[in-house]
Amino acid sequence: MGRSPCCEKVGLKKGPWTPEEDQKLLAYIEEHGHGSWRALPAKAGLQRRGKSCRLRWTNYLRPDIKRGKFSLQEEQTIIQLHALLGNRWPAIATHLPKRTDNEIKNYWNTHLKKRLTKMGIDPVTHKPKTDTLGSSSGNPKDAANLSHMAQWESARLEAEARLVRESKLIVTTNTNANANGGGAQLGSAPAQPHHQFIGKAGGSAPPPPCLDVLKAWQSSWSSSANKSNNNNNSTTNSNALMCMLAVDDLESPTSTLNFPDGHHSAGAAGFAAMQAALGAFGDNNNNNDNDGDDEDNNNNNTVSFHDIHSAFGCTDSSNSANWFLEGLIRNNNVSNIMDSVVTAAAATTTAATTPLTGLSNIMENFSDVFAYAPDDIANASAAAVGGGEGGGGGGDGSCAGAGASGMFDIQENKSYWNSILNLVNASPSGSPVF
DNA sequence: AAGTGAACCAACCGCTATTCG
DNA sequence: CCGAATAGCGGTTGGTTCACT
Repeated sequence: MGRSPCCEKVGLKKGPWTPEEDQKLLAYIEEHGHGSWRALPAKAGLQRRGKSCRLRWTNYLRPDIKRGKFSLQEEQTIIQLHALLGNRWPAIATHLPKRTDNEIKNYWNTHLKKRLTKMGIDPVTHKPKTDTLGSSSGNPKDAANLSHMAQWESARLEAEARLVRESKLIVTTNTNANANGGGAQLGSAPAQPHHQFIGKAGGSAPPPPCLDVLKAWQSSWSSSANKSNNNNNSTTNSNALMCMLAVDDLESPTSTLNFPDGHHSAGAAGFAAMQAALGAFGDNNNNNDNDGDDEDNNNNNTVSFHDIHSAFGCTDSSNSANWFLEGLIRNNNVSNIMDSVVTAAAATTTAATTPLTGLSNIMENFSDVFAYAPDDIANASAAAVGGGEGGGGGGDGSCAGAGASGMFDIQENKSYWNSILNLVNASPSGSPVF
């Protein structure tokens, strides 16, 4: 049995919208909200399909849409994110405030793709077609690195998009626009262009929606889609870990969050540890680590040291970031912290107006943990997204950020990105390249 | 001024995922 | 649990505008 005849095509208009139709749609939504798109056209007096109305609204009429020429910065962001994410326009759009996925997609197809092609860069792989540029000269390590970068950034963006949605649901007003790294992403037009989800309650600034963070994670990793993902490689685990990192400042070109107490990028380790304690990584494969040590011999559904270890790009067991992570897991301190986290989350579920009341204490606890080797972690994170300068200096530099032995070779990745961006920057719109 | 092709972009199509009764 | 309804997504189309001859 097919669907009911919901969309009689006879008598329904197609093609460009007229100003009168736009006005009708706008007026109806402003007064009633869109509710059911299916029922909307009749109620609004439009001879359109509901789907057409929805697209017109989401891609054109919505008040929080910026139209007009893309800036150079926006172009660079699109190119970078496309290299990481491919044609995942909604994910890319989360980093371009007020731009719709459709608009970005069109801009890519009609402008940026052609530019890259003319520059001799394959717009699909983002690599020089002649394999002569910079460090990406067919080195398999580049492909591996880029693949991992994509996994990390992909998961991070997905989580970020979820968090934005969650925040929209919970918080409806916020007159205290954050001045201290707090503040949620509010409504459909966040005042802050990028995420600022984590922080400790303090001062007069409103607390950020850490409960939202936790809820988003729980939602993500308990979803059927993730449970059913039985691929026998480390992708699942790496992505899961990256979602824990999603709220952290990865020093990516589009992310600007620092932990307010000064332990920059500390969230990465903190939330990896959180996830470790929760045992929710869904590590359903047995072959993550066959090197004979005890890193991943659990063969169950818990995250292993090896999982975190690998995701941070740390293979040198002597470096401090590794030591730090291993210590977290093996000393069981995190479990206690996580008990508090879960309890606090449950306790604040019904207290949407003060979501961080319980969690602020947890963040205090984490800040102690974060005191360890934050710069190594920052460096590893920076390497993971191939941008930024890798933390704020300091640290012992023995993790991936220093390019010593990590899965991510930061120098080569930076070379790769710089080569693309320099070409773009050096080619103004009117030049032959474009 | 007219013709032609390129460029642009809003809108549509078809499919998948998710929600809901 | 099932199936319909809905939402979301990526690819594509086609009408309009622009640039060139």
